[in-house]
Amino acid sequence: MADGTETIVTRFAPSPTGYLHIGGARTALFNWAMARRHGKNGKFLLRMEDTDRARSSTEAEQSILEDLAWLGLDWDNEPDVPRQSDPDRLKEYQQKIDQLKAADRAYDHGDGNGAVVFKMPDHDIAFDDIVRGTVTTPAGQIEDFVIQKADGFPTFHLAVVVDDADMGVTHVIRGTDHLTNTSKHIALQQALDLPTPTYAHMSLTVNPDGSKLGKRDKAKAARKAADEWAKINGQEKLLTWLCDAPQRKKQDRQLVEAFLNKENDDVTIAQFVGEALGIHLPEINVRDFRASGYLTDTLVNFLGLLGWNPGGDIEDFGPTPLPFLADHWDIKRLVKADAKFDRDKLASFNADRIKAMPTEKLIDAVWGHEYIRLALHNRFQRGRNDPMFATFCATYQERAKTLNEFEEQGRFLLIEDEDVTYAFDTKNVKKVMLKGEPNGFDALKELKDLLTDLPTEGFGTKTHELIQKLSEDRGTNMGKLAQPLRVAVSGSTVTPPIDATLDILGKQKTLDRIDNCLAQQPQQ
RNA sequence: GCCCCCAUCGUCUAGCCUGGCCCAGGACAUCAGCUUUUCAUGCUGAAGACAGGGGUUCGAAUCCCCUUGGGGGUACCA
Repeated sequence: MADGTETIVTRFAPSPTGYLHIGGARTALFNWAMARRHGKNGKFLLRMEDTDRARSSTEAEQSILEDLAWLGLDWDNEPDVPRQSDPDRLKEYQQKIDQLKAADRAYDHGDGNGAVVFKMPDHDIAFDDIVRGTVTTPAGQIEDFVIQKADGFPTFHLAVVVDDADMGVTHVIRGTDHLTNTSKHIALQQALDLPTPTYAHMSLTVNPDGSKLGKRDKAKAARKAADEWAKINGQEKLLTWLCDAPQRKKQDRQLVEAFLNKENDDVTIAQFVGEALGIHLPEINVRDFRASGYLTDTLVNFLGLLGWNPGGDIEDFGPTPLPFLADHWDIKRLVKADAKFDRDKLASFNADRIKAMPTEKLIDAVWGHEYIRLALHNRFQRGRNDPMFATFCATYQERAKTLNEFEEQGRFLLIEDEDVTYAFDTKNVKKVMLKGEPNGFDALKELKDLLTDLPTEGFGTKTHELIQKLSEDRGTNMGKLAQPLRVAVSGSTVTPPIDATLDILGKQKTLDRIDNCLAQQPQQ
């Protein structure tokens, strides 16, 4: 076994048919860790399994590479990641197929369409799996299988076996969905006289309901939201609301209808419906998690705990999760049972990491985050170094679970004054503004004059001090004044502390919003 | 249908290989209390699991068998 001198070669071999799936990211991570654990003696290789010509694309290839890099993984065959569709590779596969046929281990498919079938041997096939122990497949259990398709391309089985041997792969860590395939692959290796790597079939990652974690979930979530909307507002209005609302980008009505009728699971339509209905679609691809504002380190740490753990009660991989994983990696600690993907825990991990971030790093992360960049850059015109932006970041650092939540929770600080809407008909706002003697509007009117006299510099802090003093003098709760002010600037009763809030907003905007609010006072 | 795999709190898991230190530990979620001008944060506490049944043993979450439940495979996809 690993004595520190033995060479370890692992690989991650995605088929470039779409974005990097979160489960694929986990597979890549573990293979990476296995190699890095062995330092100079370990190699982690990448390979594109693009034998399915119809579904593969170079765009997908590129995006997978990008996402792996985003995760912080590095591979040792950069920049020449091999493709199975490479002509040289194809030649190599052809040679092996011919060899098999010559040895009477493969034969032409009965349909006479050019496909070639591998003849399974008549003996049992057994191998020692690191996770499962000895796995035995009795002779006759697995049928002969195709190794070359009618289009001349090899199937995945043939290509994998040849490539793993050529690349010198010593350890294959993959999901249990490949367990049966491994028996096929070993049969192929034996027929071709190629070495058999060490296999470790790890558990799968599934949805909370136990179903497969896939893109269908986005469609499911979108349809569920549509159903709920229809229940409240009427089924017949749904399509009109989705497709004919002027403020939204257009989407073909028939496509949407087909989608809602479960005729397809189109991700673009799902996204469209989700946006129109104001819901988050579940994240499935690494790209989704990035877009939602999850941190690289969060994902690495969380993925590293899905079906593996360093032992004991350790869950926090520390400030540098990747090196931690490489240091602590032990392939024998792979868990057998499937793991459900718990988004709440992931969010909590992300919140912890955001809280632990040094201010400068956080400011960069928020400022640069694609999804919210526009809103931020419009608002803080003095740029990334705007002191008010620093205050903004610090304020939401302990509130936001994702980078996106900086914008979601702090939206009222980013929008124009006239876009603030006042929810006077909701319980909390009604209570603050309309109930009591004096009521919130009276308090606001009084505050307005006092705030007008305050200096612009340090406005929020000064306001806070003023409210504090006033409340003390009157022996009242600070909320009596602070709450109406919250409503005036945000439209709701929930904001960060009043000093930070008003510091970010500034004196002028605060006064303007107070005016707007007063102007909208409902008639009793 | 056939083949294979898995099974500890709602969830991720530690413990299982090398039975006793486990009337089962941690984390997320939940609930309660404290902190608090709102919301959060923070702190403290509570509730919560060895799927069921048989063995083996002085002793089983840990070993064996059966049942049940869940998952994977059974493609000219990977």
